[in-house]
Amino acid sequence: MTSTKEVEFYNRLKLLRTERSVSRKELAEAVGVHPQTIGYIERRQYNLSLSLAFRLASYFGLSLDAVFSQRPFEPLSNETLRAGASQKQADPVEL
Amino acid sequence: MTSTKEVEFYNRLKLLRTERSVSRKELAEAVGVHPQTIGYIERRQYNLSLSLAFRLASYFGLSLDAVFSQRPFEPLSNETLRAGASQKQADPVEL
DNA sequence: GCTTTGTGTAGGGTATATACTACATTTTGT
DNA sequence: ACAAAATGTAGTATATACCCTACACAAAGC
Repeated sequence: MTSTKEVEFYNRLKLLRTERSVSRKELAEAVGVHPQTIGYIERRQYNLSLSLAFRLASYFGLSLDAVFSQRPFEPLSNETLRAGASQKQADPVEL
Repeated sequence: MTSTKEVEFYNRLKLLRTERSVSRKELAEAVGVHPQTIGYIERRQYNLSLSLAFRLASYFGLSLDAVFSQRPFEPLSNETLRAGASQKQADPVEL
């Protein structure tokens, strides 16, 4: 069974960082990885571990699904400013 | 920066499989991994990749957060049968 | 009883997530 | 314009996700 059925996915890391003015270095330290690792994730969309995904989402106080998605994200403004947009806040878990 | 700040998390795989009467072998084939890998995930809660997490969630037609969580899951009955429980169905993405 | 199917455990192999260093380039602040 | 900070790229190294085989045990069906 050598079928490598990988799946592409997208993330909002860069957007979230920009929005909150947090550098890769800061984010990396907060979640306990190397700054380059954040860069890789943002640029190459590489296949990070679920544990790291959780730490990243938690850092921003968001659910996994709010940060990672199999389909490209719409601009945030589209979603947040739309009437009745569902709030997807996760319980803030301390790292 | 050798800090390995791993995070524990839980999943509903075994429950979901049991509920839908799907064996590890079936699930494994559907998401393109070795059956043992499913076993490892269910038992040892080991740190699978986000890509695999997506494939597993998609298989069950659920969001990531419906299948994986940093805090232990309540029994499903508690949540589904509660009044006004928010539906967390994800868009079914074909694998 | 036997056989099948699901599961748990163990050991060895390969690919890749992540670490780390170093340097070039871009952006930001003064 | 200069300095500092933030990025991108490249290369090597290590840990571990995941593969695969094999065997033991339990439950279910014949």
